[in-house]
Amino acid sequence: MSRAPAPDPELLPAEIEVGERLRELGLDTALDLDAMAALSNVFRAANAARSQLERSVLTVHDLSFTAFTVLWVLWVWGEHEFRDVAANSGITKGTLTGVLSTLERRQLVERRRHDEDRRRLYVALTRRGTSLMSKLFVTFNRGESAIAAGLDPGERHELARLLRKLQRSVEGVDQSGPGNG
Amino acid sequence: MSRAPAPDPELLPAEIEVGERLRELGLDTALDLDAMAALSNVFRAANAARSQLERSVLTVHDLSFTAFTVLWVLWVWGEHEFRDVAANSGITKGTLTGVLSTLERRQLVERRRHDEDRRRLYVALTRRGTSLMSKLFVTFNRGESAIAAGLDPGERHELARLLRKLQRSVEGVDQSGPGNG
DNA sequence: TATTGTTATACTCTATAACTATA
DNA sequence: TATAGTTATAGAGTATAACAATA
Repeated sequence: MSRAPAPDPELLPAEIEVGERLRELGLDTALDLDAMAALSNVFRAANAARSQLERSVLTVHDLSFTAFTVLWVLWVWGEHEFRDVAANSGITKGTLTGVLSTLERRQLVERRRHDEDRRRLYVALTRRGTSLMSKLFVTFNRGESAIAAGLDPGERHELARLLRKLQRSVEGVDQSGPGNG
Repeated sequence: MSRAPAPDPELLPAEIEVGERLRELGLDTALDLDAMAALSNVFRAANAARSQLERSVLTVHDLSFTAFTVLWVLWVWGEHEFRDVAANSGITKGTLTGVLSTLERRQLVERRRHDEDRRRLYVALTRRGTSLMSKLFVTFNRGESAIAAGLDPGERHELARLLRKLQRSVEGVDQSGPGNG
């Protein structure tokens, strides 16, 4: 007789319940459970970490995660073209226009027209924005450090490596699937 | 003489540039770079995967990622209390009210009052919602499978394991940091 | 008094596409 | 014609708080 195997003690409670339910539905063999486990944990971990950083670091400065990302990009890369800032921040140009308006009102960033091609725009931190980020960058990283504290250095490297591999894999999906295999 | 070390070829282009910039700023020793690498890749991977799944699977059904998550929860766990659905979906009760209204209008879910405690609410898939999810669950998993295709089974397990560990670590942050260490 | 879900307010972020001003 | 950024539109998610119904 085949009994249900004891669930992996590493699994989160929600995952154990999902596994039992899918077995009841007879779907546990029809699905790619490894992919489901990997992806669902990517989403859960990202939500948890993001919420934690918003609460512990960003809310006191009245910054959204996206607004902070834009400031982060400008601080690390320095003055950059509008389109590059949007791309590096992972947002569309329409969203960036709105975010910049908010940040410019608070005098944290400034826009500057390209001298030769007057369609183009440069974006940079103001002195005030630079000053804020000099402190906030470190504070934010301390938050990241606290979150990652449960993983030893080797595990952090491995986690980052696997996530990079996943990102490279996502890039190739449009060509090869799903539904085309 | 100390030269800058050659960047890890595994790193994404953006990470290499960040590393160079932080070295210029003299911050590469003041920061927890391993934590930064791990967390920034969690966020990037989650965004990439989520966007890909929205485009390839959810948009055609006119479902947001959050709405799909709610349907997913109801399909896996069956009829549940409002508050549990919100918690399992990772959204606030205010948001769930709105999502349910949309899904109820499309006759995919239904609300039912608790018999004894009439403040409470049960939420369940309709027959139509169940029918939709029977197909969509598999389609969505095929999308996950395509995304995870770049990782072998061992890597997927290890990725999921490390992300669970990260989530458990996040839960303990409020007590132990940041800024308290 | 406390709790459950709803409603109201106000804001951020999103995608899409029309628009302007340049080139 | 094509490109860069802005604006318009509509929708989804957020926090916060007031609210009605119920306990």
